[in-house]
Amino acid sequence: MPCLEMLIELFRQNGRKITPQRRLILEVLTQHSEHPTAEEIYQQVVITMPDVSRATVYNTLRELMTLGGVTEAFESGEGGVRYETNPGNHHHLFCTRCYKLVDIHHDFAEVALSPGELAGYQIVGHQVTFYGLCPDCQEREKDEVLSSEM
Amino acid sequence: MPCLEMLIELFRQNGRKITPQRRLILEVLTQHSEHPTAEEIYQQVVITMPDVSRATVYNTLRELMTLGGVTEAFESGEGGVRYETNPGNHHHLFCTRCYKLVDIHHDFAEVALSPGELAGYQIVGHQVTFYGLCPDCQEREKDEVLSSEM
DNA sequence: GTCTCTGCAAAGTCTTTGCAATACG
DNA sequence: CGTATTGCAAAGACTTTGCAGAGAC
Repeated sequence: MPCLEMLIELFRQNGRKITPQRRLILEVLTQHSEHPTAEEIYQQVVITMPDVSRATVYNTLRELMTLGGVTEAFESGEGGVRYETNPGNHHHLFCTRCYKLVDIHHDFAEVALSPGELAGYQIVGHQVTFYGLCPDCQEREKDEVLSSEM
Repeated sequence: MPCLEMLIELFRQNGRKITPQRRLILEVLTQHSEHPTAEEIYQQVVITMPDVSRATVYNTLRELMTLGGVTEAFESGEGGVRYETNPGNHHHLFCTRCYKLVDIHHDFAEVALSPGELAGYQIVGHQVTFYGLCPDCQEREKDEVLSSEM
């Protein structure tokens, strides 16, 4: 659903121009299955278009944010803000050790607040994040326990 | 629950020393009802102890993180990472416009994933974040609509 | 042709580090 | 007393800005 055409349309409809740089940035963003940082997007972009500057990447991401095409996801750990398209109905599995962030597609329709708890907020969505150790980090923890016991 | 004594105990038990600076930083952190940024903690700290440096605040927060006494909450918007004590059972109400973050105390015990969805993760907790407009920002939006209609 | 966008480099934020002096336990 | 911690200033990481020239529509 976060297809390239939709994002391009979004730019067009808001009077923004579609430059090759922007198109490429959007492509990288939509094809990236993880949640890239600005720097990662930049690195990906310069492979095919070496003269693109970081400023352009940052500018484009910021434009996209104000247009609602991406959101900043979870920045915890290192490396700067991570971006994600399709802020729609999906949730996260977050490794507290290596900071990997994985999408879950599951409908938590039952999650809702009572009017009293809303404190007057007008809710537009919600997201559930599960914290834990990813399989790789579970292994690493085991190894550490073993070596510390020696 | 995130009382000062617990955090101090946490430092002690890990062989850390309790300096007046640290004590003050921990006090500010536990008494702060919102989710302060490092800078906000610093500003609060220098009121009573003007010679404390930012480095000390950052160092202490980092120590606390590795000891598990605080977590980085949601950084979305501006101003840097926000910290929070009691990462326990509570959830968030997040204003997408002014980035205010409010705690909700509600037990979403029904939120769980099937083994297949876990992808091998060992879950230790979960957090639900509701997105929307806080009452103040709803007002601001209304005002904008009115003025743009003229 | 107009007006936005780009690329560069410089500036701005936020955070970390190196090191000598200090002070906790 | 020994060792962790402090404060300072400088460095580092991430992001934004200013401006002249280029390019989309």
